[in-house]
Amino acid sequence: MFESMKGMKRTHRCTEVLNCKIGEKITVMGWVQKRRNLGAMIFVDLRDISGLLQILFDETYIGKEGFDKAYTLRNEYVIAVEGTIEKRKGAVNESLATGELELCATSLRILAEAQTPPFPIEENSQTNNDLRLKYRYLDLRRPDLQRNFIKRSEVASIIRNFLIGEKFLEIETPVLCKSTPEGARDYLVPSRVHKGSFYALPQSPQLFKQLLMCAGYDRYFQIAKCFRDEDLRADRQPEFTQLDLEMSFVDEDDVMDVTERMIAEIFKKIRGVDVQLPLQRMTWIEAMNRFGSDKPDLRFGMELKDISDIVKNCGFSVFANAVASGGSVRLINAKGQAGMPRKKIDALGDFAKDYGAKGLAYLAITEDGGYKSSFAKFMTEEELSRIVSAAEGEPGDLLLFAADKNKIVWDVLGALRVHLGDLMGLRDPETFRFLWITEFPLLEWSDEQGRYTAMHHPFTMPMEEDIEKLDTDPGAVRARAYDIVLNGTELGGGSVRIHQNDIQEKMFEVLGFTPEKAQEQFGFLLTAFKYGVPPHAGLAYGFDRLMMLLLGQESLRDVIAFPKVKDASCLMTDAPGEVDEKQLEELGLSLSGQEN
RNA sequence: GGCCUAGUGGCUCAGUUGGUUAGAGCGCCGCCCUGUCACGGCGGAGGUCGUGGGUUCGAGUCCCAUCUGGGUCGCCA
Repeated sequence: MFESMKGMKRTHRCTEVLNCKIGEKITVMGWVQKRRNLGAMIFVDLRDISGLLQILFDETYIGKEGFDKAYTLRNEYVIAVEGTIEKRKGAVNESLATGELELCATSLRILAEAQTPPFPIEENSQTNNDLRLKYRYLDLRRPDLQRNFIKRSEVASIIRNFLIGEKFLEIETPVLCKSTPEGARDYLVPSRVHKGSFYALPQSPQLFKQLLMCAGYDRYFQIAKCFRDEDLRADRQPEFTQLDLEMSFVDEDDVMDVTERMIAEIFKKIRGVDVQLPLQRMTWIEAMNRFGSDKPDLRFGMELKDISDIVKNCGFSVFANAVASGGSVRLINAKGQAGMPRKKIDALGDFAKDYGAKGLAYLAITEDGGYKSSFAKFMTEEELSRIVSAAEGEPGDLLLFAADKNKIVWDVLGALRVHLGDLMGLRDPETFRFLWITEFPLLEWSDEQGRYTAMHHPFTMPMEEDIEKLDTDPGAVRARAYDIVLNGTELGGGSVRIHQNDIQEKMFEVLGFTPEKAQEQFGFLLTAFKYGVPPHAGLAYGFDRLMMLLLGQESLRDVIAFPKVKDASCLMTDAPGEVDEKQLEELGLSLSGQEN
């Protein structure tokens, strides 16, 4: 049965009745959340995006025909109800915003019947991910998800108002772009007109926003869809949204200043959190040395200590050799964890191996001040006491050591530190600790490619005092790049861009581009820069990640309306799918059969 | 591509060293019920134990393969 809503007009959302006078005649429309049939009375909880309102169906007021219709209502039926707002005659429902009121129905229309949903439409769903994603439109009816998307829209609105107030312009850039080999894998789109040629979906609007600077639009922003054909994580989707911005005639301080004020406003308005400005800054090398990570979680200590000097000549060859071959030995102190059972320490060792460690040495300081350790027998008393003192170790502490190349030591202890932070309950979800990481290395050696690659991207300005090292020691050149980090997650990153052609050409040279190759890939940018380009700098925030952290969610799926699953497919639409021969023919494509 | 983990009525789960007819709560269907809101009472339907092999007198349980989620390493300028 489908009744027309003709002649009826919704006057209120469910929770808007709080503004109504008792006895006021109104009309609401929504979904049946729950019906409670008491025989001669039927209660229905009606749900819309605003919340719940109890409807009373009583034959005295709605008549026999209407009451019989109410009798047939089932969960998720879509109904329109006209009636009068009344104070409840029974008990007040404290857990409902509208708990003191109810709508006494005088008229009911069933706008749509509904099958029983395959899982309960309720908060804190316990239902499996795959089922919820297959029926995402039902999952999205749940109030907790609806709140997330209401907040997401609010944040987008705050961002737009803030940036427009700062004289930014919102400008859209293309989705059909040119593929560039640097960086992540591109999603490719075949061209029908140019058979054998492909567009690429943008990994970010990077080049276009730089060209907008060149064109004189001196403050740009965009809430932009970006695409990267890489494997997924809880905090990584192949299709995601960036808040992208770029500014002319500025340096890094200007970019950090304007965006951190924006972040502070968002956290104040959405969470009521006062973010202290300016945000803390830390150089990359300090972050690595103290936290083993370029995105440190500052909500807890457990900092890394370098004990290379103490152990470089010790009798434990693992430590001595690591130092001798140019690496280091560092430790973290897990306070009060000396009693950790051997099995758990072994599990930490396995965890460390995932990050490239060959093993994980440990030293537990027992309550009587003795040591329980995997390596103490190879060390002198003096070496041990210097290590403990470097670690600020006290009875009851557990020291964990990594010895290897610096990169591995950092990775292992950095990951272990966060892991222990979780196990020890040190990562308080109500605390927000921001910081900027600055002075990143410009380049990173890639064993796989046998050349340097850009750590950020090839348009990042080197620090002036390091430019001469581009020829002599490229790995030591620092970049005018900056990341903003919140509670151990990278929220965004940006840089001052190269706007001088000679530096840009040098950069391409270091990256192993021939002048011809650079011209072919980025010629339009290099040419544009010959026509008068202002100094410029910018930044991009991961908008989805920002929402995830802001709302305390554990997965991007909770803040993206129609997310992809692990293999980048969509369980609801079954995308990606095969296409028919005719489509392929038009594109000049043929499939070479199944590969393995 | 590697590793870890989960899959049992519609949903969430239990299921012992392999042993009768695989259970529970919720939901669903029917009847009853005038103040419920986790409504209540009575009755009922509903399961190829993800799939395919194998071991066994006998498999939800053991073995192999595979599919589908989730997490993670690699990867992500």
